[in-house]
Amino acid sequence: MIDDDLWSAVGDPTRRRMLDLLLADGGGTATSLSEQLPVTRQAVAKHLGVLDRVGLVHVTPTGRERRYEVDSDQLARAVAQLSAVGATWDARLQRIKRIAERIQRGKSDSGADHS
Amino acid sequence: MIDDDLWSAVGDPTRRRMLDLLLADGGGTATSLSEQLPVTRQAVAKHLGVLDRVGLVHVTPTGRERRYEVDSDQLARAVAQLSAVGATWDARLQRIKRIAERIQRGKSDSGADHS
DNA sequence: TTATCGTGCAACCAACGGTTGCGTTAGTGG
DNA sequence: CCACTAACGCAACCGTTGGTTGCACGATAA
Repeated sequence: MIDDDLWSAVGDPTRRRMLDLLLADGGGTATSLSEQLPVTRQAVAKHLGVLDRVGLVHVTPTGRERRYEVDSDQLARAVAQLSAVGATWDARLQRIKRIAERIQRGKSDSGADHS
Repeated sequence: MIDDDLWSAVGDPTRRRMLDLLLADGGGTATSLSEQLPVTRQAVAKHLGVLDRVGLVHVTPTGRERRYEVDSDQLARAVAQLSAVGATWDARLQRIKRIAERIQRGKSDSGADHS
């Protein structure tokens, strides 16, 4: 149901920043990204490898540069998963809230469905 | 702007599963959770420590048990942050899509603002 | 009191994010 | 053509973290 690979790819704060930068600048290289981040080029390169492996970016080698760009479709998919998890938890929180209110009113509601 | 502690707490797949279970069962102990997860009690205990540290759960020691429950407010805050990041990326993706369409129509739009 | 259940603490291991150092390749200029 | 520089990849190393096993300790049940 949940693609843990996508999640953990997006779970790292540095990788989120990288996606932000790639989106803002319309692409970039390991070197260009490392200049805007508090980590070395090598660290950025490893992260780009991770992002590439899960399809969130794709690379175009041109001369001595390797330009990376965000894959819009895949990122949209990741966003959808974030929203999905958020929606699930939101729903459960609201259900719990309703039950709590019902109990407050003295109606103990022992037969609630759960799952 | 983004609370990285909350993010990374929720970023771990096992911790997400734990939150799911705690929400579904209305609370639980390290032992009860470990029975429904593919990890040992000690691993669960460590995760509960992390979740407790960022305020996503709170504990009630009763006898020889330590019962954990989800903190609804804090989880709601985490959900809000997920949505916020999702919304940001969504907006950028749509902006890029619009620009791409504009270029397709031959209107090169070199003066678009970015950031 | 003795046995058992739930915890906590400590040591250890593998994976990961990060760094430094070095070798390689593609452009650039004398 | 040859030297130099820029961007890159690879490898070794370190600290943190998710996970395990083993053990000792307090609370309950027999």
